[in-house]
Amino acid sequence: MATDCKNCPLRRRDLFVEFSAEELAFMRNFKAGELVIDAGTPLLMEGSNSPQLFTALHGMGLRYKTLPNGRRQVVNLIYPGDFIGLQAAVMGEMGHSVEATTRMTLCVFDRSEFWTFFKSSPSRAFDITWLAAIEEHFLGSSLATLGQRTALQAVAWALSRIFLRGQALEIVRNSSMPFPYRQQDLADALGLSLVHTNKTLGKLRDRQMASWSDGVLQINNMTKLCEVAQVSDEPLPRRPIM
Amino acid sequence: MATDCKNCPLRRRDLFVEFSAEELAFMRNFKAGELVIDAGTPLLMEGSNSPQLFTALHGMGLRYKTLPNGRRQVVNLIYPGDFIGLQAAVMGEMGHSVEATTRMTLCVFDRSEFWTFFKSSPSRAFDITWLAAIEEHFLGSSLATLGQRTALQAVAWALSRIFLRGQALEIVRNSSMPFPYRQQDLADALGLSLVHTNKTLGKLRDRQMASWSDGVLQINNMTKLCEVAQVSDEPLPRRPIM
DNA sequence: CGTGTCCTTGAAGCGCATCAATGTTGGTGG
DNA sequence: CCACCAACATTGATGCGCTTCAAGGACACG
Repeated sequence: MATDCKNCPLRRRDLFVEFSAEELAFMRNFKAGELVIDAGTPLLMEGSNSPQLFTALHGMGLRYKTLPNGRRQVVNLIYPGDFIGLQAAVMGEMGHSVEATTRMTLCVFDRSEFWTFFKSSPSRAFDITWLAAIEEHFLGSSLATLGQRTALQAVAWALSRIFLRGQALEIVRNSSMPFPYRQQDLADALGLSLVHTNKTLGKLRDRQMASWSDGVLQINNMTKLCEVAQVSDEPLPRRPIM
Repeated sequence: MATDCKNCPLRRRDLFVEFSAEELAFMRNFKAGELVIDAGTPLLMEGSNSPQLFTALHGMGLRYKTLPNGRRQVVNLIYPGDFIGLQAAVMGEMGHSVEATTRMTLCVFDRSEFWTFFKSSPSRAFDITWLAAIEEHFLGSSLATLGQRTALQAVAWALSRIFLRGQALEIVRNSSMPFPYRQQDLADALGLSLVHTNKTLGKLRDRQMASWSDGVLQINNMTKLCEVAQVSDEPLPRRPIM
């Protein structure tokens, strides 16, 4: 039933570096199965010590933290190809929760074998570190957004980052891509209120830069959007798949 | 002149896990030299492709990003024992700049040998990944602070995190520790204005929780501080030294 | 046809930024 | 030794960007 790594639909996308034959064999052996979860299902909980690791194959989700007072911070979005559970794998405890936004299918790995990555496949171990470094880079940029950008700049920044990822994943058609989140999710990611996020999205729509409704994000003027966001629009670096 | 890893002053501190004899030998071989830089000196620049990696031995510094409009986001602080340059090592480019706040002495490694970590010492490779995961965890918490905490909560959060690190580093005496930064640095870390940061520090001082002046941070009531910050006060996990 | 979820819009108020000025300290050169 | 200046901390006043409160509309679902 499960997809053979050899036929993994992700491998063909622009965003990802291709597997070597060696790596393919290694991962095939490492893969424990596949999991399908419905929209809204929690996958990992903050503080949990999951015995499993995942990589997203289809669907989208999000990572978030909850404060004692109930406020939620969305840490980032999960797209196909993302590796899930690194913190549990190395530290034994997740620093955030993970939840499916759409129905998702996930590739499942056994955490107990994680160490064999490092022992028997240095190149795969390096790839994991590479992913961790990219994530660190992204979180640093997010910090700069929450700390230093205005609401308009922040929303423009977020939409442009999302669209870049969409392009790399080749899910953009006619400058539109599926984007199945709620405005509340974006608000919680940017530290803004829902109301203000809504009004800010309206501004970007009025200015003919980007419009997002009914789960579809359309970018009309990427150049202007990135200009407002004070960010470059160069494509994302290729990343390994785990 | 350079400190022998065997006598590394960091190894004795609570915060760090001790080297195995093997690791000691390995790191000794890997270490290329020592570097001393004055306060205010830039060490790495955002976007640069540094041929060298470092770990801080003495002194403190900070990592920051600069936006095109000139605003600065401090990503985090650098304490003794911190590894510097991971992003350059794996991605070939730093996502932030690094600068010394006090005079610093750094352990220098050669980036070109980084790959041998993964090939010949799986446990050291794992440690690097562990550090990356901890960093990711911390940045997630920072994000939650900027996004979801008020100025008072944010400053309380920052001071409590700093003090926890100070305790683990064993530089706390009489509930005070050296903290040689400017208020502007803290403001830029929390996305607040200098003025408001100053006033907020005043509130915490008035409420007998924490006071910071003349480069010394004193915590009078850690429990209350953490309560305001909505964060736990449990000690930090031990971390490896690179 | 009621109920729940999400998006939208208006109105009021506060937390914070910004502006401005003064104080303090340490360094530097005449 | 003092005049001067630069860097940083402090404090008051003003105003705006945002949050919060509130209400209504659109759509899906049982």
